Amino acid sequence: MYEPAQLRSFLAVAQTLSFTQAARRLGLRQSTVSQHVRRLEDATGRQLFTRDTHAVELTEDGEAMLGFARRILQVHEQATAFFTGTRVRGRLRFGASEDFVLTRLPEILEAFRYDHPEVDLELTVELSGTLHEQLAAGKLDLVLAKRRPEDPRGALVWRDDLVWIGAERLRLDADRPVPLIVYPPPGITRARALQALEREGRAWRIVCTSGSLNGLIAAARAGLGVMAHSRRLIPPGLFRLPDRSGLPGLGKVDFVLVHGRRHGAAEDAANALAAAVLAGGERLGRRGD
Amino acid sequence: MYEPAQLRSFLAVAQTLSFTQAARRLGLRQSTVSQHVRRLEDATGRQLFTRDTHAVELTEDGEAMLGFARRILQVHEQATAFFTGTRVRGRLRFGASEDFVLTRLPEILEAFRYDHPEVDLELTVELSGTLHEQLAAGKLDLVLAKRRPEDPRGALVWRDDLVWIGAERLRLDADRPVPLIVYPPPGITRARALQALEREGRAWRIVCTSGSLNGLIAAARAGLGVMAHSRRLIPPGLFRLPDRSGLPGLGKVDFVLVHGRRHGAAEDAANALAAAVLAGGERLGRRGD
DNA sequence: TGACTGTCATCATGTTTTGTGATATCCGGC
DNA sequence: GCCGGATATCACAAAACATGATGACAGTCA
Repeated sequence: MYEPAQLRSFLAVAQTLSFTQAARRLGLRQSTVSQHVRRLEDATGRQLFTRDTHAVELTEDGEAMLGFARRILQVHEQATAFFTGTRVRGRLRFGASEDFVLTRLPEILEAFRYDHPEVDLELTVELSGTLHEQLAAGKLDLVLAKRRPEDPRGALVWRDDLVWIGAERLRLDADRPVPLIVYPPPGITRARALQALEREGRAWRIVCTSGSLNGLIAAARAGLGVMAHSRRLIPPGLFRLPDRSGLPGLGKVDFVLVHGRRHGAAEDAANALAAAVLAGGERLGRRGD
Repeated sequence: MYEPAQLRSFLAVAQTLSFTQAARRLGLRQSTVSQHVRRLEDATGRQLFTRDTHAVELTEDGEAMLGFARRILQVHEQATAFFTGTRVRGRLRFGASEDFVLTRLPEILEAFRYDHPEVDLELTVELSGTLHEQLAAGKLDLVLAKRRPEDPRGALVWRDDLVWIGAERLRLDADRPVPLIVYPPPGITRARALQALEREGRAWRIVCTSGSLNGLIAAARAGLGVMAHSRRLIPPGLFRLPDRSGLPGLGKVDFVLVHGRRHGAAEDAANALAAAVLAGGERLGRRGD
């Protein structure tokens, strides 16, 4: 018997990889979330997360549960949409960063279109920084993007380690500037990478910039250099650089969902989509294999 | 927030059209089931059943909820199967009456095969009476069929009114014997129909017998006569006879799930399939339109 | 018509479950 | 070795739950 509240907590933890953050997002306390997960673990008889106080990771059973939880909560979403019957309509200008678009977002959007056929959805794919700017300028209603360091707003959807990745046989020479593959400004990952290098006084040069993730990936696959990327979103054909490569740590990235200034029709639609994203969750691509 | 316990109760009521029977099947009390349904109705803000103490019927919203509930509980089933990981295997001889086979059973069986690929499922489709006999003879492990009046065993899966149906333009002459379309013995519906007519001293003659439901349907569509059938299972092209046609009432039919003598491997498989049938529920065909 | 039976809704109640806050425990980094 | 940030545990108060008793109501049978 899997209580939906427990599944919600579980899903949020799986997404944020943090009991504390999950609790914050759900409006619960950390101890509650902890209990929810434990209940599920008791009910299944399996451990769902490995967690040694400083790192939370899904187990294989956890991955399976993720699928079940998502399916159940998705139906809950649909049922709610159906019964509240808020005939959501209007135009919704939604901005998403490319990292997400590549993976689970299509599914979520498809389900959303099915549940709310009367919403005209306009999707903008851009750099996270650009999306935030457009949101501020009132050109978007809802944005799913990396969190800007200085901007605490938004519901945490996904937290991940930012790591260095590159082609399999890539070797770095410690004496030479680090060859970087980055988004153009105002890329948030770009800024993080440069900051990290400069803090260590490490020299760098940019070997590729592209506004398109596929452009960056192509460059990285070709072995032109390294790029900073979410650990759980590593595209096929690229690999995390070993720690001994001597590059500085990059910390974490948060993907957040931010609402624009509310205005009438778009607000309901934005709420509905936000709920779908938060509930439907994101598988977000396979592990870097 | 739809609690699974409430959904289970709701589903059981939708299947049995009875709060009392649902409670019995679930091992709960009637008042509990009543509360469960009311909670759901509160949560959705819609009435899910029309019920005037002597008739329970799904509303349109109830039909919708039925879909949601089934999907959620189905995933629960799958999750349970996955985590208990009881690697169910072995041979399972399952008998089902044709009424069901035509409708939702394929879906349930498909899901079952997916969840328990190592079970060799042998399906027997026969008259309910024959299935009961074969079960008693140890030739079947699990049977889904109409309940025999004298046999109280089995979990109630589906309760329905038995009604007279026939072709659209069928007219009956009150002076002449009722033209009957029936299964051969030991058909349970057959017995019920004959009993009802004889109790009223009404003359009848058999115009068609067939061991196959499709045979009966064909005869009925051709306007050869009337047949007794579950009200909610009326096949397309056939219609319930109006009360003023003067035929006697037929009462209710119960479809039950009965286990055979338990023996080893088949027992786990039978339990799993029984759970799937009870949880996955049956849509059981559209209304007779 | 009037008692009867079977059904569902309601209510008070005792019990269980839930969410919480405080606290213990653990790990990594400084 | 200590501190900061993270999860687990525990006791408790509040909420939710299942229950049995009771009431209302509709058909049934006499």
